[in-house]
Amino acid sequence: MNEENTPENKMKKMQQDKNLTPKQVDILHAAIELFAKKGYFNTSTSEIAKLAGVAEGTIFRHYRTKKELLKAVLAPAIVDFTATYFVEQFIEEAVHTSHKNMRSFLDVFIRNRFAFAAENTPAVRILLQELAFHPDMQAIIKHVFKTKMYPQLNKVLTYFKERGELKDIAIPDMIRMMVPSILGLLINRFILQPNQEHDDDMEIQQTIDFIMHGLAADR
Amino acid sequence: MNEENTPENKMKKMQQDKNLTPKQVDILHAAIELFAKKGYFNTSTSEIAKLAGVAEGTIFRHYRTKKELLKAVLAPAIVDFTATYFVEQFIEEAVHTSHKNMRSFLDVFIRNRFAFAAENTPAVRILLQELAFHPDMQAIIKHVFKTKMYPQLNKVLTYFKERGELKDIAIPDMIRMMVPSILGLLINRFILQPNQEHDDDMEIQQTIDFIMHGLAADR
Amino acid sequence: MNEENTPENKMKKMQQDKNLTPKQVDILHAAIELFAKKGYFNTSTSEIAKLAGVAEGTIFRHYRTKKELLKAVLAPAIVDFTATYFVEQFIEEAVHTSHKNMRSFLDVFIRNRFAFAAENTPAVRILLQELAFHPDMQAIIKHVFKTKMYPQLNKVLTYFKERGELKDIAIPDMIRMMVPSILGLLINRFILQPNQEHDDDMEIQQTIDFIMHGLAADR
Amino acid sequence: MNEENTPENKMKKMQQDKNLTPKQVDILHAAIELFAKKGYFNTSTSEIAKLAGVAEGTIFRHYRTKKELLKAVLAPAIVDFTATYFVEQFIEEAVHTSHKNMRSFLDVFIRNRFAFAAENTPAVRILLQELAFHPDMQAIIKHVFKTKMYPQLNKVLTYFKERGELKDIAIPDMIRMMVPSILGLLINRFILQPNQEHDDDMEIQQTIDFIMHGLAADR
DNA sequence: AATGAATGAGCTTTCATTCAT
DNA sequence: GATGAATGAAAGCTCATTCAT
Repeated sequence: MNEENTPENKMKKMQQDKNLTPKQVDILHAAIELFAKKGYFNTSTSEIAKLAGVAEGTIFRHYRTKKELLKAVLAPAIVDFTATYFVEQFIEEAVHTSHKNMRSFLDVFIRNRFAFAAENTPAVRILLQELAFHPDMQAIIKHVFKTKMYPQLNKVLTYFKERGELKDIAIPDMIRMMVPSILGLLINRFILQPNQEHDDDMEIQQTIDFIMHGLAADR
Repeated sequence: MNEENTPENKMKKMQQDKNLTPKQVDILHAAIELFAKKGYFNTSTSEIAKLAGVAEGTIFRHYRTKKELLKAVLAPAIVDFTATYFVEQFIEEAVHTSHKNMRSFLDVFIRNRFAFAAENTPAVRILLQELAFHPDMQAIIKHVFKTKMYPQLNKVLTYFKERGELKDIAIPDMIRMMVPSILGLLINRFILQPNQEHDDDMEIQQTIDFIMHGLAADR
Repeated sequence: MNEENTPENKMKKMQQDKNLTPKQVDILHAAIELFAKKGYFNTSTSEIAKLAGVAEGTIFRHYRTKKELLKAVLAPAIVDFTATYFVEQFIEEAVHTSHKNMRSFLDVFIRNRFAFAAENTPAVRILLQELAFHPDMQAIIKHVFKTKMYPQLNKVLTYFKERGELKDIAIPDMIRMMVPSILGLLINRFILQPNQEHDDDMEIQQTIDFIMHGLAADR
Repeated sequence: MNEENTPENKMKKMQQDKNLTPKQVDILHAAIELFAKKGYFNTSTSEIAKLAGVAEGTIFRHYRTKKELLKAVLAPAIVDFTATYFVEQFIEEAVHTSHKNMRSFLDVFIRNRFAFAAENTPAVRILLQELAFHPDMQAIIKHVFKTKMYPQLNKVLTYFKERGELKDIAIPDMIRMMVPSILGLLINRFILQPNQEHDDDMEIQQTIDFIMHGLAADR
């Protein structure tokens, strides 16, 4: 009862649940599948139990509430989707390598997020769908974004801006432009039109071009 | 049972509910407010009835199911947000006016959608939140987009592309880039950070600039 | 949300629930019967519904929780068993009537409580059984006792003590002696041995004698 | 299945659980504490296990059901509270000692029960609370009272009645008066107002006086 | 048209008990 | 003997929907 209830602590709680029993893994798999397909509120715990092949009580032995199960499902997605540990490394390299530039950063960054979305499509789908209804999870994601991803993006964008590669726009405004473009790519590719054929390399290149130069023809 | 169940017909159904009684208006207002605040699944019909000041039974006299009430709430938003009747007019003017250009189109278009989002924020919020869980409404919105908005955008973009103002990219790809940028502006402005102060003119100009020229500095 | 949560207010809430629908009466009857026979925790809401001949949901339409149903069942017992409005009148009469004495008071008082217990045996049984487990109801009963019954007993006992009919013992101590004797009579008669034959008049007289003179033989 | 299910046999069962292992002692202690604080139905076996520092399964190794655990907890209280072995000895002494009288008996008797209640408050509390809901335990306690305590009280009261110290009232009626007075003292002291300061000697004397002479002033 | 009491299926959650290790 | 994961029946409660008034 004495623990602080900060987003920081909530995150720790989320992560420490390793050492999963086999049944727990089954439950998580079933929950991900059903939450992604039908949404959190449309999925009953009894359905999850049935699909996981466990008794309903077993779910509640591991996750005290249905909501906690949702958090367990989303925790990795939240952490991994917003917190990118590779950027640190990238910027260091960039400083010491003459041909590293903004394009090259975007290429690495987008392909990395693309790969993550490809591997975690169901979790990402749940995250996008449910975020609106769970203020506590909104708080967590905002926190993680602000403390993990924003500082890194800030460092990179500042670096390239100082080198004259980017317009003289405030960093937050730059991020406000970039993020929807990248998310738009991922959402279209994995959520809205997952079954349509995609030329992924082309779409990624297009997105990078768009972020760098927009749609206008060179005069 | 004889009616075809095409998106076309569904749309007609949605719209024909005009001639609303005062109680119906109260119900719709209450539903919009609560769906937007708490989400469809977290809102009970009894809450709606209480806020609307009617008996619970009255809701079901006008809308046979809760879902139908949702559709009644969203129908105008779907129609008006995706179907823009002004474009036709714009393109005609553009053809006969020498100084109409892509920037000018984007300015009119974005400001028009911006005004709509400002006036219909709750409905737009509901639309974004619930779309994921109601496949039939997804079908409707896809249909409306394809038949109403896409052809108009296509016409405009083709026009400016032929005039050499736009890069030589396929129209669908262009739309795939533009839409997230515009939606990003609106979502950030009205959904994610509605209470923060915004310099709307500046943000709109920035968005137009971004769509036209991206983030890269002029060399 | 704004109402104070004093025992006083809780009592008001309890009482104002008049104008009961027929189903509500059925529910209360069924609840009294089952709570008295098997105890609150051993009685399920579905059992109550079945015995009352209503759907389970109907119970919760009238009483938001099972606990509130318990309170509705006990409210009258609490109010009427502890708060005796006749005492006021008795003391007034006593002052103006030379032959009113302590015995006469006890006779009226005990017979009155006896009649109440006879008419409300199930509720009294529930009250005695459940009091231990519901601190909020303990608070209510303590409050009612202190504000309603104690002042009246105090007045009466002080009156007779001053007239030299009672020993020179502190009033609270007197009450501590009297109450178990009277409760003992009632509990034995209606709870412990309800089916055995009882000579009620004799037992009441014996109890009065005991309270007045104890068990010792006149020397 | 061949054993008779008499109260007699049940008592034997209750008592034979001696030679307790350390874990068993821990379980009993935990159960007493929790049953007393929250009641039998509000205490889960997992809580008991946690407080006792054992696994949940361990409880059921020693006590086949939760109810049996309750019986194991209450058995000593039932036996020791109702069966008083000292009376036998008292009456023998009394017969041969001229100054032993009813007051002196009450003094020894009440102080003895008082000491027991002081040392076993939690068990006594559980006994009072749960008795109502477990008919089989009621049967046991009635049996023990009738076979152990009643005969002894009967012997003592008859003795003093024959010596002219007590009124000419039937022994059962005498017991019906005395018991609530003594229980009232103990319940008030240890259950209802355990934290308030008490002048125990004074209260015991008052109770003895009350049982002997009641509340009326000497003429 | 409007009401709101009544419904009952379905929900999340609890918990005494079992059993493989 | 001891463990604790697993069970599944049953609990309290919610809520969209119906229908007599």
